[in-house]
Amino acid sequence: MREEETFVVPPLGGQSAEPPEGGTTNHIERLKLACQNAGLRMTHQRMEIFREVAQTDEHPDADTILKRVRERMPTISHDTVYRTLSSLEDMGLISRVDPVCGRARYDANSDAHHHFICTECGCIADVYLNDEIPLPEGIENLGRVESLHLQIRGMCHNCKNN
Amino acid sequence: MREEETFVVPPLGGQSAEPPEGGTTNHIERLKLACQNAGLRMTHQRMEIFREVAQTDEHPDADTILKRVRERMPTISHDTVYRTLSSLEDMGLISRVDPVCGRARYDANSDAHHHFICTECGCIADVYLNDEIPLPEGIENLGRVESLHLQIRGMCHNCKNN
DNA sequence: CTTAGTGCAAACGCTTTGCACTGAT
DNA sequence: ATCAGTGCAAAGCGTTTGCACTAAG
Repeated sequence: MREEETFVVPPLGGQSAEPPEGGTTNHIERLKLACQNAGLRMTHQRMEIFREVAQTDEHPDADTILKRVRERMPTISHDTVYRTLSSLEDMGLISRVDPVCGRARYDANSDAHHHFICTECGCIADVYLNDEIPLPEGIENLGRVESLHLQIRGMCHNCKNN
Repeated sequence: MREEETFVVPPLGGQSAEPPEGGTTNHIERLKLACQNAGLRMTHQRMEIFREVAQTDEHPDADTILKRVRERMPTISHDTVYRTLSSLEDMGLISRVDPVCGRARYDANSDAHHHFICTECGCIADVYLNDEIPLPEGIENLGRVESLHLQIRGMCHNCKNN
C-alpha cells in the first residue's frame, strides 16, 4: 500500500443515491450536538480532527489525519488523534473501515454505503447499492444481523493505467 | 474479542450450497501439489500448519494455530507460523479474513463464500449466498472488480443468550 | 473550581525481519 | 551438497495507556 493516496472518486454513471449530506459549516454544529449528548467537551482538537475526516472522501488513516491537522495545530499529538477518532466513532460521527491489509481508515459518511478498495494502492471509494444484498434465508440461525459491510476489491482506474 | 472461541456453525436452513470439499486426507496431497507448483519444499511445519487451518471452520488466528500445532510439534516458533500462513496464502490454499477489529484470521475454505462475524466474541461463520450481490452499473468506472467480500456483522447465537 | 482532555513517553500486541543452523531436495 | 526453511531474538509498526499538566464547563 502506498502512503499518500489522493484518490478522487470518479463520476459513477447512474449508480448511486447521493448522500443527503449538508454543507461544510454544519460539521461543527453536528459535533457540538453530539458532544453535548455524550457529555463530552468540545475541544479545538476534536473540532480539527472531525473537520479533517468530514471534509474528505479519501478515508484517511490516523497518521494522515495527524499530519493534516498538524498544519494548523502543530502541537497536537498522535495519541490525541487516536483517542479522538475513537470517541468520534463512539458518538457515531465517523466509522472505521477495516482495510484490505494495514492500518485502519476513517469515514465520516454516515449513509448506508459500501466500499471499493484497490488492492494495489489501498485507495477506498464509496459505493452505493441500488438493490439490497440478498442474504440467505437461514441467516438468523447464526445470530442477529446488525450491519452489512461489502468490500469490493479490485484494481482502481489509476493503478490499472500505471 | 474473547480469546478462544469454539464457535460451531449452527445448521442453516436451506441456506447454503455446501462446499464440494473432499475428505481430510487429501489436504496433504493438495499441499504437496501446491508446493511443487510453487517450487517450495514440503516441510513438517507447513504440513501441520495447513492441516490445522484446513481441519476447522473456526477461522483461527495465528496464535491459536501456533498453540494447536505446538501440541504435536513443541519446538515450532511463532514466526514460522506467520511465514507459513503467508506462503499458504500466496499459494492460494488459505485466505486471510480481515477481522472486525483485531488480529487476522485464516480460512482454508476456498469456495466462494462470505462471513458472519460476531461483534461480541469475534467468532466467524461461513455464509453462502444463493443469489449474486447486485453491484451498481457504474462500478467499472472505479476500477476492475476482482472479488467481493461481504461481512455480515451482528451478534451470534451464543452471545445473544449470555 | 473541577475534572475531562491533552501531550509526552513509554508500553503494548501482532507481525515481520536478520542471522546462523537445519533439513528437504 | 545446496539452499530454502526454520528457530531464535530483536525490531517494526500501528495503536493504546499512565501520568501530570492544561483548559472547557
